[in-house]
Amino acid sequence: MDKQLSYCCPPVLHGALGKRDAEELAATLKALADPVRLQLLSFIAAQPDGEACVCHVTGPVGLSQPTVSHHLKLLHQAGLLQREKRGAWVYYRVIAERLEAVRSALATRAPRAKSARRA
Amino acid sequence: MDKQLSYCCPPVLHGALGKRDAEELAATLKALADPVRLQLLSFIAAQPDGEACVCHVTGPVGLSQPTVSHHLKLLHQAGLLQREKRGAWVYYRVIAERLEAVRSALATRAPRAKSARRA
DNA sequence: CCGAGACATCGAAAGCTGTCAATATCCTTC
DNA sequence: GAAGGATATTGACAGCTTTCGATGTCTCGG
Repeated sequence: MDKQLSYCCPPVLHGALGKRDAEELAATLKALADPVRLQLLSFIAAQPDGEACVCHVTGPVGLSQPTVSHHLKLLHQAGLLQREKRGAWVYYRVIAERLEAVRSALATRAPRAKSARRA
Repeated sequence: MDKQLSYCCPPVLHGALGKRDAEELAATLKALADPVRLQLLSFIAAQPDGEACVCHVTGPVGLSQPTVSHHLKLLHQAGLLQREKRGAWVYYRVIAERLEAVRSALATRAPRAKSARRA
């Protein structure tokens, strides 16, 4: 399940995707494709320190602690959240490179002969 | 369900996402989060003309015609595929702007400077 | 060592999803 | 207009997801 952090799959629109690649990208997208998990991601990323512990996010999403824990686990397994235990608390942090990898995989073929605006 | 083509939601990582926005982005991501649908998208986009009819894609994905039709419908409803009927055939084409909108929504604290094309 | 708090796991219920065969609908051709 | 082919819809079924309450595990403070 854990491949390279900054790699996900070949871009979707640069040629027919193989079954294996499609499954892998779909797995990551599936982790993202839930409103609660999107809220969790954005909430964590919006914190001043870019991190949050479970007790901190349970309130905002309005779900039970086991349910939030479950969603965080899925995001962690998808490589989108970093998990760090500090004492009795567990802090989660968004792994930006992973999200960037997903974005790259969804990149549209260069629309025109424009300048690539990559840095 | 059908909002503007080139808009999807506020970016995930630019602040805590509202419930409504999260649900909307999740709905689009859910359409993408399936290996068969990713293959369909990439296959269609990889065609010389950038389009394909149903009979053309049924073989490559190896599923029954109704199943493929079902997936294409979901992608169409999510605004990711354009549907055009020509005679007895139906041609699908990837809506690149929509995919770009999803990418923007997943942007990591990216440089804004994009024009909001909303009225 | 004990109690309390934070988080994870388990087990179960309700709902959603992907798939197919059968069937309906629409278009072309004869 | 009848036949045949291309898509869409329907109905059904298996499997997965989301959610919760109950419970387990770990850590800190005393």
